[in-house]
Amino acid sequence: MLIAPDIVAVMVGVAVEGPYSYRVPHGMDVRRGSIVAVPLGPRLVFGVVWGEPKDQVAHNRLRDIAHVYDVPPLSEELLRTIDWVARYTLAPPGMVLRGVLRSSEALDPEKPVTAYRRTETVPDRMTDARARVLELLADGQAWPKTALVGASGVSPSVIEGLERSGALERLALPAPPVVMPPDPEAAPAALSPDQQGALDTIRTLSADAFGVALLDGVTGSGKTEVFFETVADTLRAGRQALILMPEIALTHAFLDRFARRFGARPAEWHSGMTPIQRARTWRGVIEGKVRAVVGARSSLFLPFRELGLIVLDEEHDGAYKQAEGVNYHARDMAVVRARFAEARVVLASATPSVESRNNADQGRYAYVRMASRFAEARLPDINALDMREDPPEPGQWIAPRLAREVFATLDRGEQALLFLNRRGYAPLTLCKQCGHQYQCPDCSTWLVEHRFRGVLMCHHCGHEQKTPVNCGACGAEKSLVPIGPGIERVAEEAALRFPDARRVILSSDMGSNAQLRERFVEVARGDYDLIIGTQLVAKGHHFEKLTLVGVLDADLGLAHGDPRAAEKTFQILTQVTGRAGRVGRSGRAFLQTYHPHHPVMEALVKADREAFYAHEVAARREGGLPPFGRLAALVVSASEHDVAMAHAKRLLAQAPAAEGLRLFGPADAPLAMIRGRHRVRLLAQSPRDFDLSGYVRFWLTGADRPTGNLKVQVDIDPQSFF
DNA sequence: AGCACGCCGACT
DNA sequence: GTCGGCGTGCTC
Repeated sequence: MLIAPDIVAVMVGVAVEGPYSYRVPHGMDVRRGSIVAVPLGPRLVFGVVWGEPKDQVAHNRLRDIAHVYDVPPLSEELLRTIDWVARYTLAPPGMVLRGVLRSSEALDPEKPVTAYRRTETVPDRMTDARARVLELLADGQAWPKTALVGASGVSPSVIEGLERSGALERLALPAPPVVMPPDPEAAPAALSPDQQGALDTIRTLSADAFGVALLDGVTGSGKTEVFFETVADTLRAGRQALILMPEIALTHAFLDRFARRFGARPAEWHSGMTPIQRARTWRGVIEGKVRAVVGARSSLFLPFRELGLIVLDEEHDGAYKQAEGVNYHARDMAVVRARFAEARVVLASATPSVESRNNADQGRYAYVRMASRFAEARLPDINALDMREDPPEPGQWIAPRLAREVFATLDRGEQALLFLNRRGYAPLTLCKQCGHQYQCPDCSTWLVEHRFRGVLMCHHCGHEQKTPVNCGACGAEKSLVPIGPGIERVAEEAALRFPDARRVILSSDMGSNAQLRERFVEVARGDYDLIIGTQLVAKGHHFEKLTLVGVLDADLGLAHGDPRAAEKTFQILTQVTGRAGRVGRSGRAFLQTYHPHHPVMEALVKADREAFYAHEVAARREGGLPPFGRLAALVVSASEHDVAMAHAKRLLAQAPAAEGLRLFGPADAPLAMIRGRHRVRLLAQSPRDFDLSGYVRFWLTGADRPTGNLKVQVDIDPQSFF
């Protein structure tokens, strides 16, 4: 007689090598993908049935699955994605699984909503409060308790009193859906010929097969309408759609836009959600009730059951790379998941990554280039200001030429933006008596002065101390001087030089998200003349009156030996200079730089993006850097520098030889110490067609295991070299 | 990841 | 004398 296997492999949400075997008790029904609770050591952990056990486990060690959760099993496509991501990033599969099953509340059935309805019974006693409640319920409809309390203004005890008297009956209503289903026909946009052409190209990708399109268009070219129509196609085909955005770009304005197009808000997924919202959304997604999600990076691991489309807006954005725990890049993993799900991917950006551009150029991705919709909106006129020829006064940061441009702009009644991608007042505090530099006690970084808050703080570990009055090293009085500018210092200079302008600082540490949102609304309304901002202002906000952008330190970001430094600088400068002159008004931008002939600056000044790509592609090809080669970083850390270095050297000596593989290091990581741990880095570089993850796994399996407080972290495809 | 077990320092 | 620090090993 054929019986169901009574032993199955279960992937537990724990950092172990692979699935463990568990017995399936009689009468329990599980299959691949079922979400279960299993005993592990002294506790109960969640897990997912992975399939048939691969190895034999002694019967006396086997334990029973404790419980099967009443949710649909994870899709085959997601299980394969988890396996793939684990293999690729060298993370334990259980840790990748944790990214899928993040809220345990989601696994328990949702609590019904308590509601009340009028009965025939008349209450023995009548009060004003009781009368108000009964009046609301006069139509015989059932009201959820919270709604009833809110509408009547009575306390819950009044309602409970009515229930006891028999005038109201209590009902349990099923919880309402998280969001109403989006309607693909609600309000289709009238597309311009350019947009229609873009949509047509995307539609050449079969809707029920894997395919990637790169949607390359400047801000204002109408990319959003195009991918909304692709979302509509997906919904019509009965599949679920995911729109990924960098957390910072996930704004109310975007969600409202979605709601206008589809007649309902999308489900959201980001760090600001409460555990209950999270659980409800997760459940809605796995049950197939939620048809469209707009979310940050981690929403890639939501348990869709019929995923048909992944859109990545701002696909070039560095925020898509997860740097802690499982090191994955959401763009690359989105393509992987879409391949397993036989879904489409739309990558959208005004400044595509070199990786995606190359994939498009090679014909691996469909490529759509969109120009501006607004004939009159021209690209800003960008100029480089050579800081060697026209430097600011000592102690100032705004070059004379830029200051004149700001005056002229303000005189015309237009808005100007001064951009510096550095928070705080000054990046370094120095004692001019003894030369002491304020450093983080736990990191090899300078403490950044935040004058607004009166502290010196480390931007890497969060350490902070009150800004001292006297030097902490020699005790000299009033000897501390700030060195270099941060955004607060630029604001101070602007206050002195443009006292009549209505000024505003936009920086992530100048207030809560709600306050910042309010500031953005005020700027858009024209309440301010001069905006002084960090990175924050570069991201997709429309300021109609803004016609001048001054970048105070265009070279910031080019300095360190990061393989993507040029690309990232080009992207941020393109974005921020693109803020100038959106509709009708021609804008101007000035880049303060010490390297006016750097390829990044020249490409921006000549508005020749293709020249930049060509230069960057050539340089990457030459250096065997991504996407023409692969990189993996091994960061060895320990509380003693020598211990970390010695282990890194040992690892290097134990690295197997391989054709085409090159190893670099060990060298101190650019941030040689973070949170009290010294960090030494090894770098492996290989050709594109080399299994670098497999190589590193093999290497570490055969090498000395780290002992004591030594730690080895692997980062496949490192984005930055910190 | 957790959790227990086990071996060395300071102190209710 | 113990309490507790973390380093090590194990979990079907």
